[in-house]
Amino acid sequence: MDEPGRLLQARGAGGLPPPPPSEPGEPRKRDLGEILQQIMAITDQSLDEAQAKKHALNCHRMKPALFTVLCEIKEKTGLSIRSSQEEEPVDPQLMRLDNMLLAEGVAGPEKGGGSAAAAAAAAASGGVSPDNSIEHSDYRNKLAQIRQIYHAELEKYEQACNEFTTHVMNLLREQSRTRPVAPKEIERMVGIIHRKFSSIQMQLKQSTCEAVMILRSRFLDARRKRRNFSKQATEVLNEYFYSHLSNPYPSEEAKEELAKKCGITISQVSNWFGNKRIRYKKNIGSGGSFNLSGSGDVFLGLPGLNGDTYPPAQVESLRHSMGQGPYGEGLAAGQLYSPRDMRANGGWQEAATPSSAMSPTEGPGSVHSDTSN
DNA sequence: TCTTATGATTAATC
DNA sequence: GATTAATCATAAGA
Repeated sequence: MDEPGRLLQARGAGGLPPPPPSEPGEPRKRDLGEILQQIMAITDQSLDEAQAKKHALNCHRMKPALFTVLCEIKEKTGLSIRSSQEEEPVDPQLMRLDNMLLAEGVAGPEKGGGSAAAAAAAAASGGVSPDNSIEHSDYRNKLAQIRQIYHAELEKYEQACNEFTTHVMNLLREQSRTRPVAPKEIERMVGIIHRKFSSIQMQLKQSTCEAVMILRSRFLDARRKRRNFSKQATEVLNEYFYSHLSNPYPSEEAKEELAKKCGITISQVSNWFGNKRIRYKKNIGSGGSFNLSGSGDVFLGLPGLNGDTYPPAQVESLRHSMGQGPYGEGLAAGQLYSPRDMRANGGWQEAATPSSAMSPTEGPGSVHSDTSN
């Protein structure tokens, strides 16, 4: 081990005699062997000694050739295997996160993302509340905050990644003076660093997605709060209900039409009719709130045109609307709803229901669609 | 604060 | 899948 070292030292650090003309064969092999020995020996020496040898080695005429050979060997062995493993497909999880962030308007260009998402959320929940613009702006603001934090963090990560990459590259370049470092190795190192940072980025994306989901669910929960329909919407629904009292089951088309008119969803229309039917029936059944305050009404107990008895509720509605409004006519001409029948069989269809009737308590334009339980 | 009205949800039924 | 009936949760009014 010492011998080659001494040989090199004998030639002098920096003061090497002109190298013998490079010949193929034995002398060259010996030369390479010597250099290798010296490199190995450096680890066993003190820093000062090593430093001196390093310099000597750096100036050795064979160094570039040796490094090239060593780089080639390195590439052919470990690196080639590793590099083939490194070509991983794009992580589907990362893709999902990216897509979600894009869809939510957190990543990508700012396109009023918050409002778009808020609008989508509103559409999904189906509610048209009077203060939804406030909720939208609230959602927008929160989303903008998330977006801001996300981008700031992302920028920080990218900056740190770049700094670290540059640092490592410089280090490797520096090291390449004393050990064989192939460009591919540097590339691989950069790749490793980028992967490490992208895994951190993935965490950032994940937590951003979570934040958006929480915000979204909160927003939707808030929207799920009961909001009374607008006066006009209730009017439209009541109008339909009382004008189809004999069969208050709107078809899909009718529901669609009503939903459009009222600015609510079809399922809200269904809900409304479900509630309306049951509550109307209940109240008719109990008679309670529909009872006329003034007894001895001329209509009370009168047989209907179809032979049914006018219920107090119907009488009340008659009082309100006979001869006026869109349904007065129908009421006057048509049959009247019989609560007795409904009580008897509990079903709407089976009950002798009129084709047209008024609200028991109020006109079709009434804001209050039904009465309390 | 209490009561009532009303939109939504849920389980059962058809 | 639509509807009923019961119930919940909350807005609105007294």
